[in-house]
Amino acid sequence: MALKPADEKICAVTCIDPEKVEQIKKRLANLDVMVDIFKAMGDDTRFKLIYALWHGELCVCDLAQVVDMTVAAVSYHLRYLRSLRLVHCDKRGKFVYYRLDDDHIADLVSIALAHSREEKARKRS
Amino acid sequence: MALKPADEKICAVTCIDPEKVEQIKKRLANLDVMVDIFKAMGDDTRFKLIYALWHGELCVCDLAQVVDMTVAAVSYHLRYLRSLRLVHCDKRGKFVYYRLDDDHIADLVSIALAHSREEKARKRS
DNA sequence: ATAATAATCAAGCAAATGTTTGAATATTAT
DNA sequence: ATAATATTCAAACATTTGCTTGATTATTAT
Repeated sequence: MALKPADEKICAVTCIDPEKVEQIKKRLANLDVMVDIFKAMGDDTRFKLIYALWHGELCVCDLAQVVDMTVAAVSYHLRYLRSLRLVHCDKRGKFVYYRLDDDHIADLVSIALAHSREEKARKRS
Repeated sequence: MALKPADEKICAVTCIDPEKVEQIKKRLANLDVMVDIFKAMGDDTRFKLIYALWHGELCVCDLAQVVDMTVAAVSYHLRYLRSLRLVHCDKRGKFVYYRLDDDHIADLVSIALAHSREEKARKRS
């Protein structure tokens, strides 16, 4: 579909390095999985849950206590994290126990923790 | 402030391992910096920007081309990322060039990339 | 069986957040 | 100076998203 002159003008945004831009645009596909992970970890409640599970396995009611929130709210977030395979659960009797599903997740927490500590040190000085 | 019997009943949520919960709750302070990083990286547009800058320095108009978005929208997100020190900019002439500000950010991208590739491989099998 | 408890689910509400739009600032070119 | 370009900014709008509430399922205990 050919563009009218007027549209061409509007779309003709300036671009310093068109080749570089094209090259990077090609690499910009399938980032969804990565974005989803960060989105999942970028919520206060969910990160608390992940950080808690980073220390070891916990059941839903204990997690609710840890984050000071309704069991329903926690369950909502755990389902979210489960759907992305960030956490894994197994039921034993009445209780459902959760833990981190992947070493990469633990690694992300570790790096973020290192960054956080350096930021704090920087602010102090 | 003392609780009425009725409230006490409501608040008396079950808890499997109260000691463990208390122990973890103590470690749950000052997670803000970490959450902010993940929140920043957990948006489609912002992650694209970060991923683009992961490959090297770029100016605003080129970034806008890369993510197929208004310069204004890109500028909005760059300010966001700047405020958290995820990116750093310097102005040369008319142009403002951006790049990642911290090695930790590049590391987070690397790990997420590794995770993403493994997930894809898993789905194929 | 009946009651009690753990967890999930679905609908609705409230708050947070990303994008658009148009204007403002700053630098370069004529 | 004046015009053109790169970037930022602020207000308004639309969407997304997290939490509450009440009901449902599943397991254990009596």
